[in-house]
Amino acid sequence: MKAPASAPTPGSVAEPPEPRWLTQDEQRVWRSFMEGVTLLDDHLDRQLQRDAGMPHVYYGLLVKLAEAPRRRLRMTELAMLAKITRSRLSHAIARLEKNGWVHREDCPDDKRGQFAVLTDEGYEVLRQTAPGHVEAVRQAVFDRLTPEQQKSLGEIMRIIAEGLQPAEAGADLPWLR
Amino acid sequence: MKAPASAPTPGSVAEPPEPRWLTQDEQRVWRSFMEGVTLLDDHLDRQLQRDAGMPHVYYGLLVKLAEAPRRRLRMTELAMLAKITRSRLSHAIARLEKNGWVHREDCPDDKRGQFAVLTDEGYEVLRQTAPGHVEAVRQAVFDRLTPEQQKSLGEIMRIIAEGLQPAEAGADLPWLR
DNA sequence: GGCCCCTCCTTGAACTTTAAACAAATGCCC
DNA sequence: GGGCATTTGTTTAAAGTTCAAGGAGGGGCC
Repeated sequence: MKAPASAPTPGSVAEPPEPRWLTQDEQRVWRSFMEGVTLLDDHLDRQLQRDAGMPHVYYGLLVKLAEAPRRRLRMTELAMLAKITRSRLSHAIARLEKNGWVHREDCPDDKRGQFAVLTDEGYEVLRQTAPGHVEAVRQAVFDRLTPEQQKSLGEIMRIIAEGLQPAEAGADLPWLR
Repeated sequence: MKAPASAPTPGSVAEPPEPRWLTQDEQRVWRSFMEGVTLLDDHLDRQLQRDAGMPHVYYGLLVKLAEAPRRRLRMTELAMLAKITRSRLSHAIARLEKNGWVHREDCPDDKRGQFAVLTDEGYEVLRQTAPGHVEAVRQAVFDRLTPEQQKSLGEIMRIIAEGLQPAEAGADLPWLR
C-alpha cells in the first residue's frame, strides 16, 4: 500500500505545483523596477559614452582601480569587485589598454597572474569626467529621493545583491546558482 | 564698475562649481544599487537563456505582445513599452521571427507600419517558461523583502523612471535628455 | 499637385557581451 | 618528484547592442 507521503495540495499526485504568480501589486513593483533600471542604465551609458568615451561598466573599472592601493588590481579581484566575469573583464581591459588608460603588468608572485594598472592618462580621464558623472547620478537618483528613500533603497539592494552573491567567498560568478 | 551678479561661491569668477560629490552614505547606496542590479540582471539573463533560449529583454517583448489586444503591437509602441530603441527592437524581432515566436505583419492603415505578432508557438514558449521565471524573480527579490520594502522599492523606481522618461508624451527615447 | 519635413522602420558596421574551450601555472596528495 | 585537479587569464566565435545613415510613406502647406 503506497500512502501519499506529504501531499502539498489536496488531490495532487505528481503535478507541478501551481506557480506562485506575482500579485497585481508585485507586478507593478517589478515593472517599475525593470523600467527604472533600463532607463537609468541607458541614460548613464549614453552620458559616459558621450563625455568619457566609454560605457558605464568600463568607467566603473577605472574607478575601482583608482581606489586600489597602487592603482592596480589582479584581474580576478577586479572582476569580483565589479561583478563581471573574467572573460568580460579581459575584453574590457584590452580595450582600455588600447586607449592608454590602463596597462597590464605581470604578477611577480604568480606567473599566471596579471595586474591591471590605471595609467596617469587614465586617472586624468577619470578626474575630468567624474564631476559630470556624479552630477548625472544625482539628477537621476538622489535629487529625486528623500533621505528615507535613499536609505531604504540601499538596504533593499544590498539584500538583493547578497542573495545573489555566490556565497561570500571566492566563487567566481556563474558557477553554482 | 562690474559688480559680481550672482556669486554662487565667494570669490568665484568663472570657475566650474565644486562638484556635488556623493557622501559616504550616498556612495554606499549607489554601489549597492549598481551591484544588485548587475547581479540580478545577469542572474535572470542566465536563467532565461538556459530555460527559454533568449535574453531577458526578448522575453519581456514576448510578454508585452501576449498582453496586447490581438497579441500584436506596432513596432514603435512595443519599443516604447519596453523602453528600448526602435533599432534594437528591429534586431530583436528579427531574431524572434527566426525562432518562429513572432512574425511581422503589415499595417493596413499606414504602409510604413509593421505589427509584431506573437505566434502560437511563441505563446507556448511563454506559457512553459513563465513559471520558472516568476519563481526566479520571487526568490531573488520578493521573497527577501518585507511588504513595506516592496512598496518602497516600487515607489522609488517609479520616481526614477519618471525622471528619465522623455516627458510622458510620444517621444521616442534618446532624443532630448 | 509639388514641396518639405516628419515619422516608421530597417540596415550595416563597429563595438560589447557571452559561452565554451584552452594553455600555463599552481598546489595538493601521494 | 609525478600526477591531477584547480586557478588564472585569454581566446575564439556567435550573439546582442549601439550608432549613424537611409528608404519610404504620411501630412501639411503653398
